[in-house]
Amino acid sequence: MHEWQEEVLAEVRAGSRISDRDIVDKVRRAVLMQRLPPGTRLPEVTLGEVFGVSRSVVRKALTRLASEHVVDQRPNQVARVRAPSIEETRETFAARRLVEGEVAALLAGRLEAASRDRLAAQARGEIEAHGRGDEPARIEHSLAIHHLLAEHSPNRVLGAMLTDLILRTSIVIALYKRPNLASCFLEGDHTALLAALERGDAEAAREGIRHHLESLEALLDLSPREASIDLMAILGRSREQA
Amino acid sequence: MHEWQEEVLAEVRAGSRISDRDIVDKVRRAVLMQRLPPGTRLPEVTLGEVFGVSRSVVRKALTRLASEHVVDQRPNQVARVRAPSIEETRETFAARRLVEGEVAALLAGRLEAASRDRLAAQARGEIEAHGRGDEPARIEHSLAIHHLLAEHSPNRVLGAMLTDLILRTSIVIALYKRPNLASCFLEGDHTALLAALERGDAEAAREGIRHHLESLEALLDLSPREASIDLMAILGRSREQA
DNA sequence: GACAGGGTCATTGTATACAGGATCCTTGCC
DNA sequence: GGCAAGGATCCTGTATACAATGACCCTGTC
Repeated sequence: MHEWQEEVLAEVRAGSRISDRDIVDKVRRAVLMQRLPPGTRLPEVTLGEVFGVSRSVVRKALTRLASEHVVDQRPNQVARVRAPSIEETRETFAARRLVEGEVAALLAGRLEAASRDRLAAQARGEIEAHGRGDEPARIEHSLAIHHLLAEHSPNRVLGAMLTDLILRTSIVIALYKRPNLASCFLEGDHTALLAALERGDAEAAREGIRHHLESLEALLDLSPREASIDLMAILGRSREQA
Repeated sequence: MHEWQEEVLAEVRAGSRISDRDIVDKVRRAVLMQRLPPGTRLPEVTLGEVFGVSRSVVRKALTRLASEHVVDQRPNQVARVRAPSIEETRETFAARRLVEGEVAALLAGRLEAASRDRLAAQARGEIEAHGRGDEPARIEHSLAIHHLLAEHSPNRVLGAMLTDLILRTSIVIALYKRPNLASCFLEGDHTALLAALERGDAEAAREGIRHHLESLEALLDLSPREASIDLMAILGRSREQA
């Protein structure tokens, strides 16, 4: 995790105060961006040095990351970046289809003008970013759309659950994306979904979500493999470099 | 929280080793049993004395309880037992209907003989406990049934989400139960559900869950009140006694 | 009597020290 | 060469000390 460590050090020197929340955000983001591959060891002292805080703060951050399923924290063992199995990936997608479908159905016809405009803007942004081949920007826009859905969910409990599921699916998408695939862009899905929401068609919105997430899952390589991931998670020192 | 404190002290002296997990379990249970009413202050030192450990352990436990939505932990403020609002209660029930309904549907026709027998035994136990007026035992059996569903969910992700939702609904049931109501027993619901699971009727199982949870919610007193709960949560020292 | 100001106390935030456990490497044996 | 036992090292678990923030109370004023 050395390169990442250096980058963070630079950022940290710039901004001054660091709290556990900052650490959670930075690590989560790093995992999402695959700067910290699955299995990476995250010793408390090392993280503390990176962020310039002591173990107390790091511990709290790691506990929170564990409850977000980003990190694996086992008694008396070094925390590691989690590597969800193929099975768990499928289950996460299924759960997200259920929850996000319901959220979309609840949201149909209830969108305020301001929210609708922000959604539309993100959808346009995604298309543009895809057009100019800017994949990171496209991902940002795509995530923003789904996060907006979660945020505006009339049912806040479901909304919070959706936020968690969006994070988890993003991680496994990064993990299992077919290497030759440049992008997970599904042309028109988001636009169609927004249209359904706008005209208040709850079932179309639910189906739109279901279809979108099924297509996304189909883009992944979830064929059973030599259990390399699992072995790596168990014996895995090969991936890290500290 | 003094009486509870003394009881725990006794238990703790008996058993020897106490870890953060034990604290989480004991506090969770105390909240569920309404030994610790909503709004109760939970200072770290006090809890530490009760369990005979230092603040480090208590802090970890409180963080976990906060992520389980049992406790409210805000920066620089004493952790308090959470008091979910009426709105959140409704949303929690809706979320649970969605998730548990899906779990039941997935489980229909897939129950192993052993699991089915354990479920049936708990259902019988619930009816018996209700018959002899033993409400705590009845609750235990009822909870056990739903926890078994969560545990055996073919989709583990949904199963974990369901576990969380069962806890949260149990808390709000205890909170909002009509005072004159002796029991939240719904005769036949569990038996009918098990029958649907057994004969592999996924939609009947889903509907069984939906109906069961709607009836349960209807037993609660969720009429809007003088915001007493909210005020209590905000200004509330009246409830605690440490 | 209500309200603003300031001081005190209670409680959390953070860092650090020490103890215990896990891992890793080395050594000695087969 | 492979493998088990032992020790060194790394890392986490826990307790404690100090800093800092927020809550509470008391006082003085209008």
